[in-house]
Amino acid sequence: MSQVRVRFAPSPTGFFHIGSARTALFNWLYARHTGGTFVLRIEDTDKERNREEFLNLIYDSLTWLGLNWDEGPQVGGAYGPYRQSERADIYREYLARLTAAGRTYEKDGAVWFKLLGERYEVFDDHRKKTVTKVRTPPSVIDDRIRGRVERVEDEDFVIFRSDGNPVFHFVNVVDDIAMRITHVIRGEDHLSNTSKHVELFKAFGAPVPQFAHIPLILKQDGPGKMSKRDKGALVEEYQRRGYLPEALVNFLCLLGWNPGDDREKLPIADVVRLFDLPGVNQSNARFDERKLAHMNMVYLLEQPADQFVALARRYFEAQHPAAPALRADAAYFRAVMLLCQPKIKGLEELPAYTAYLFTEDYPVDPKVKDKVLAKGDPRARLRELSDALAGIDFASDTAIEEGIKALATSRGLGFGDYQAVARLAVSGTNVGPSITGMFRVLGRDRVRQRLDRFLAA
RNA sequence: GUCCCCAUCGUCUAGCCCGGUCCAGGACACCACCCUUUCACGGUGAGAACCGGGGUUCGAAUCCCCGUGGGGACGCCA
Repeated sequence: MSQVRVRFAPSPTGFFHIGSARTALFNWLYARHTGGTFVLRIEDTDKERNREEFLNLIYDSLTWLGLNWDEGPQVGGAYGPYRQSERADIYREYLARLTAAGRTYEKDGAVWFKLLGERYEVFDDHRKKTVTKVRTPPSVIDDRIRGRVERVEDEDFVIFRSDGNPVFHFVNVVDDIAMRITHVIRGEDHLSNTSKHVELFKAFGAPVPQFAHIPLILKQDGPGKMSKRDKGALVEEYQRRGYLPEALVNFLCLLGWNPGDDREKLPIADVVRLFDLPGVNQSNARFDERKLAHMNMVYLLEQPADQFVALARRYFEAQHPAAPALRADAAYFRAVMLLCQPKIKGLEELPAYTAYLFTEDYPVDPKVKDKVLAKGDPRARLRELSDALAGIDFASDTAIEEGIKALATSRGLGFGDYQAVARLAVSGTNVGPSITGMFRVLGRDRVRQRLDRFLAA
């Protein structure tokens, strides 16, 4: 087989969303699986709607996801330029070829592509007007995911607008020819465009690439496919919320594809090895943010310590630059983050989860307070604990645990009888990491100060 | 309206191509219990699906047809 060349061809007219990310991912996977080339091409022929910031967002998002391109903007390549706005000469040249072959005509100032066949008029119910149709044989699409699909393309269509700019169908096909694209992997919403494209390939006398139409991602709730405006649809949202790109990519891989067994969390190298077009599902998939969140937690849990601390710091710096955590001593920051790593489901929980570890001015949850103080004689226990702490070894969690247990036993109580009230006093809440770890990190003096201050209040 | 695609637990899916091993497996979510120092994690368990109808066949989740449902397209957007 000749070298595989695939392309991802986004248009910078809006935020980069999950559906685009998955299309890019599947193209990238196929290129990597086959040892082929992944081309990034920017389809910016609609001058009205293109915005430079969206272009940068495409680069940033792809890079963040780890989907590096072999040819395209920023990296170059033998078939550039890779922005359609810079390829006007090429389009004019291809148009001349079509015109020379008698396959175009002008109408209303636009250039139309002429289908071959007998013409007839018919009233179109949907568009409420009479249109000219052409009797043509069906275009056959040999889709690598869907099998053989036939579709009749029976109307001429515009390839150059009256403003002189080419339209999507034309530039898409011309660039696929010019860039030697062998496999067109794109969303199923393009399946009905494919007959237009096939007719154009044939009119150019160019080989028709293999098509692979991947299923669509449906919005989480309500009907229809996911669009940029839907909840959880934007890639940058997950980036902002501190999701790990590996987790998002892993999750996206599983939307419409699977390794053929029960594995869900799998390294991208394994996916690259196993991925193939016939293995892609044919039915649309609904996006489930909760499963994505779970996948993210799994990845977060197994981050090596150094890595996790670095991720946490970067998250704070990007999203909470004013957080007291960032002003803390680096070793202390590290100790706190590692204490909380096994407890959180996502980095975005970190600021709230660790807040009281970075300030003495933390709020006390009144509901928790009422609940905890209602049991036994909590104040007496805090007093006892504070006193006992003076003589307890703070070197390790187990040492602290032994100390508190010894105290509890001497009073005929359990560890829990001290834990709840101590947690309330030290953190202001009833949620958090292990109390012994919390004590160890805070240190004897700060813990005792907090206990005493709580008692005084 | 026309054309195209699709159809297994609430969700993502395995099984379907090469019919029997499936009273349908896994994961997320949910519920219960266990673990436990709170909250999580984890463990165990429960409930939960082959869209309907016709065929073909000794036998169909698996093959065929028709319905129905879902999705997409029908722009001088991409």
